[in-house]
Amino acid sequence: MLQKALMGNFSQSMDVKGRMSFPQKLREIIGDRFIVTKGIDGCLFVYSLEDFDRICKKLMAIPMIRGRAIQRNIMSWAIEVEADKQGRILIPQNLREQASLEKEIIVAGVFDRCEIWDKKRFDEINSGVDDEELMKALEGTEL
Amino acid sequence: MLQKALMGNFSQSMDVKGRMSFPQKLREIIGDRFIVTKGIDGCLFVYSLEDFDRICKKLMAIPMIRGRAIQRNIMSWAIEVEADKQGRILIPQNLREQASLEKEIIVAGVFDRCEIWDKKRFDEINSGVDDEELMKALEGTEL
DNA sequence: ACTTACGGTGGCAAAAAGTGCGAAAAAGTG
DNA sequence: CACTTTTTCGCACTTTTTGCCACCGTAAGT
Repeated sequence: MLQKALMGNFSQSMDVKGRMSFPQKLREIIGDRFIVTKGIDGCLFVYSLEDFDRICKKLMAIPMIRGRAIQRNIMSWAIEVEADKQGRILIPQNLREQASLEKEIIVAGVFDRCEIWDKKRFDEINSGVDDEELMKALEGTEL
Repeated sequence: MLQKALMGNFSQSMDVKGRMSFPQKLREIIGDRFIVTKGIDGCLFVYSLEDFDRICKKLMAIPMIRGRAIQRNIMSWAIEVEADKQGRILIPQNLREQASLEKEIIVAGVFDRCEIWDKKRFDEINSGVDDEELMKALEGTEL
């Protein structure tokens, strides 16, 4: 389970069929097959099979009466993908819509997951972080 | 029993006679014959023959004095269907009404079952899940 | 018995979605 | 700058999904 942290951001482009090449640097760590699912803030999350398995186990343990909405929400947006010989993956249309992915894409590494963003959104959301918070985090002051 | 978890959501369309093609990706896992029955939250549930068998056994174990309503409810809405050569299944009218299925349909995989939704409802119910819960689930924080 | 309506079948063929491959372009390295 | 690796683009091909139309069997209506 313990592997190198995923980091960096990489700009890729999506072709007309919805395929994008998944950055080599991230594939080295996360592998060639992984799970893509709906994320938060309008991006897609990418988990290794192992990590997603762990999430599934937790989810399955919740009784349906309480957990069905969240179980449905996570599972019904998840797909397993495998990179082809050229390192590309296909993002199905429904997920593309969820994250408003068009042509210019950013893939970011964030510890144990990757995030797939439409470039414009990524820029917007990043500029929303203010310096003060950043300083506190780097200093180790409590947030 | 242990097979790959069903996941993903697929948008299909229902023809005038009530037939819809059942997504190839899900058929690969659940097979070409399965049970469709009334679900919860206004969708239909789809179980593999094996899983439905297990559910039946549990149901039968409930003494009639306590269980007859629930036994009737589940069994009387269940049908066995088989996909035709083109991967289509027929949803009989009574079940179509139960789930208000019209033209645009979503089929979702949720662990051991599929769910058949009218697209509009699916969108509604999904937008009801809030990010906070989603984050907790993904983070592995207890729910 | 002869129509008609209805729910369900089956099959074809076009459209849409997904896959694979080769090579150009771009980025990274020494 | 030459060389390797990674990413992008375009094309051809396969698979899956959809729309359409003809057909079948049952039940109802006259």
